[in-house]
Amino acid sequence: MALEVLAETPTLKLETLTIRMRLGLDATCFLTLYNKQDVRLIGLDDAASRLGVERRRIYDIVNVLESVGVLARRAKNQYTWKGFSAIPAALQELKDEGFKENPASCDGSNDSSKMSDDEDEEETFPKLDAESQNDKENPDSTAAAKSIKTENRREKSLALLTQNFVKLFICCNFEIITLDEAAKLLLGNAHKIMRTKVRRLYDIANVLSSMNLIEKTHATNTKKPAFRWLGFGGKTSESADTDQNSIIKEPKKRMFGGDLTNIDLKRNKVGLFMDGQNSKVQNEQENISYGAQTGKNNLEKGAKQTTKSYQFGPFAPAAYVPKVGTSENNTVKQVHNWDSLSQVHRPQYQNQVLKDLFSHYMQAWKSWYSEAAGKK
DNA sequence: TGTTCCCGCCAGTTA
DNA sequence: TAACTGGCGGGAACA
Repeated sequence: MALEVLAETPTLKLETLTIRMRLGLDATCFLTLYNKQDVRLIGLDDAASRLGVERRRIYDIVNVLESVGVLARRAKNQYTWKGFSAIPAALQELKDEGFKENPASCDGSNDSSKMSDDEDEEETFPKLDAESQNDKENPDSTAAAKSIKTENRREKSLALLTQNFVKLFICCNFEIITLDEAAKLLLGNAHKIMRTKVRRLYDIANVLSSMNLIEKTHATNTKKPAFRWLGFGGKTSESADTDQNSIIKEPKKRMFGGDLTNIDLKRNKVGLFMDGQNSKVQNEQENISYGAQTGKNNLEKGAKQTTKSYQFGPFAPAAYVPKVGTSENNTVKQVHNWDSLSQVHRPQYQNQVLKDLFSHYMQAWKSWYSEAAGKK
């Protein structure tokens, strides 16, 4: 399970647990929650309430997961969990489908920049936005128009966009692609469509990232943000995990301090963090911040924290890293300090999965720390 | 100024 | 007809 995976990686910094992209985090939590042997059916309401997220966001996640075979729609409001083991078959299916649609395939194995600015470039897959074309057909027929509208809607769906995005990697051998390149290839160059679809591609990429199917990187030439295909059981540059569970990845962070999931800062509805207690310990630790500072008055401040003020999780600052040669007594004391620190700074997640993640992580870190200190 | 993506409106679909 | 579904784009946060 993902919790154990996290527990086995105590060197993971706390910020990776607390600062990240919301949708990616939601997807991670979703996968963590349901990636269990006894899970067969998933209710959307259940998922939304257990994750403490809006139903709307669950739709985004399940659409992407369904596209790569992890879920299958069973009925209204209900999905069947197929699990990560279904991914290879789904990818193979997409690959076959891709080659069937476009037998000539395409070659993205080279530098993706070669097509980045070419306005006349033909799209690799048929444009998803068929509206303009379809609108010209049978304008008088209501039934036809309705069916065309339905078809348009389907064609614009997040699920189909996900599949075509994945096809760019598995059929076209793109190793790295920027989202605007992907949008151009999939949707053509119309500016308005591009803008909208790139937003959707961000959503998709966040979910795929959280599954470790892709990872965020930079285009080699332009240094623009891009995504690299890792594939099923793919390895990030940082991780060598082979366990299937490791496919649940900590999404990369969006770098602003206060935007924690389920935590009410500006936009969110749920209230949060700490109540200003234990000010003594806090004063000692005032240079350690992850998201919010103590007290109601500081909430806004916390919300406005920048990546500059957001420096460390509670694990990093040198002042609190034990010096080599520290006595065992001190070590125990340190662990206790960490313990109290973790209590003081413990984020007040509404989301049960996050609470569990945090607890497991803290537990793992403490035992790792004791063990490591004991060896010295 | 560009990038990233949260958020929720609202139209289409389904039961 | 109510509830579900999800496309879409405004705009905030950040680089």
